Amino acid sequence: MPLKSQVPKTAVAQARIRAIIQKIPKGKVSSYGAIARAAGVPNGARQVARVLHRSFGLPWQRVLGAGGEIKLTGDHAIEQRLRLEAEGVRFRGRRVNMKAHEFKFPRR
DNA sequence: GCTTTGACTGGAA
DNA sequence: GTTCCAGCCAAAG
Repeated sequence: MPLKSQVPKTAVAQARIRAIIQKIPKGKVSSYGAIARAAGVPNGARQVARVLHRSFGLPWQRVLGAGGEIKLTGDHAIEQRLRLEAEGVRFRGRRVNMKAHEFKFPRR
C-alpha cells in the first residue's frame, strides 16, 4: 500500500512551475497557460502568475500572457519590456512576436 | 466554509 | 481592433 503523499498536490505543482520557468532560455519567452500545461496543471494560468509573483530568483520577465502580450500593470510592465528587449526580444506594439520567440516545452 | 480577488484564457459579438 | 462573458485555480479575509 503506497503511503499517502505528505506533500500537498498544490506544492508539487508549484515546484514544477518554478522548475519550468527556470528552463526558459535567454531571448525566449513563454505564456502563463503554456507553462501551466507543461507543469501538468491545465487551465492553471492564474496559478502560474501567483507562483511567479511569490517566488524570488526566477526570470519572470520571460513570462507573458496569451499571444505574447504583457499582462502586468504599471511600472512592472515597463521594466519587463526593457529587460526583454535587452535580451534581444522584439516587440510589435504591446506584443512580442511569438512565432520567433516562444519557447516550446518538451512533451511528456 | 463562503466570497472576493488576481501578473489568465479563449471564444463570441 | 475592442468589449463582454464564462471557466479555472489557489490564497486571503
